[in-house]
Amino acid sequence: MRLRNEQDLGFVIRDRRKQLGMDQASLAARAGVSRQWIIEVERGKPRAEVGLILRILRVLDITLLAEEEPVGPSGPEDPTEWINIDIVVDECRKPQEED
Amino acid sequence: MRLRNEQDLGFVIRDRRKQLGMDQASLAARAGVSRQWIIEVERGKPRAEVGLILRILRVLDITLLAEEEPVGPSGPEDPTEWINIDIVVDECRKPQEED
DNA sequence: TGTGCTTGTCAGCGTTCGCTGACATTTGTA
DNA sequence: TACAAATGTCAGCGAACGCTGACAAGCACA
Repeated sequence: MRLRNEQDLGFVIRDRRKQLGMDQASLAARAGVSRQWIIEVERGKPRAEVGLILRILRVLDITLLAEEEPVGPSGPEDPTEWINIDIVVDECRKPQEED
Repeated sequence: MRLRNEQDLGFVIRDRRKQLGMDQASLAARAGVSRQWIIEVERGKPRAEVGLILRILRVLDITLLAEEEPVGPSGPEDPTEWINIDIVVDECRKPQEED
């Protein structure tokens, strides 16, 4: 499922939890968080810690995938306004890691 | 790419940012966060707000997918210890939504 | 060499986090 | 009906958040 916002995330977590037959308390205990936190996250809390979110997803055996959409002129937001072509070219020039 | 922890997330963000030829400042401005925050997240900050993370991913045109692994006896962690079969059965019984 | 850009680091500040503990509500069951 | 379990709500607390602003290190280029 595609996660566009915090509500989607909360729905997936709640749905999966029920699918596995767990209640909030046992999920909280297993992930090392409070039940209160589970409640808020399932509701789509926007300021939840990403680390705890990842922990929950691991407990629920949910794999998170990041799909980088192809760079091109047909993006969802017009990139021509903010892409710096000089830096892009510069990045493509060097074949090895720079970090 | 598979996101297992906050470091993976930070790497994806940094990598994608460079791929698009953006510097930290412009990415921060575009996502409405501070450059300081970008620095910390790219480093794998575990307690970053999930809402801001999602905002960054949208700006970078990265799609987040949640893959629910099949429920079964061959999970990464043995579910027999914590799955309540009664609740699972109960969930499967009712065909419609209960939320 | 000097200039400009990018990145990283530091301290201070107001806000909000996540946890605890208790209680109310809802639901299923004896 | 009564009881238990699951869920939701509230207040209080210490800790960490994310932001601002400034400065230093690194790098590329003229």
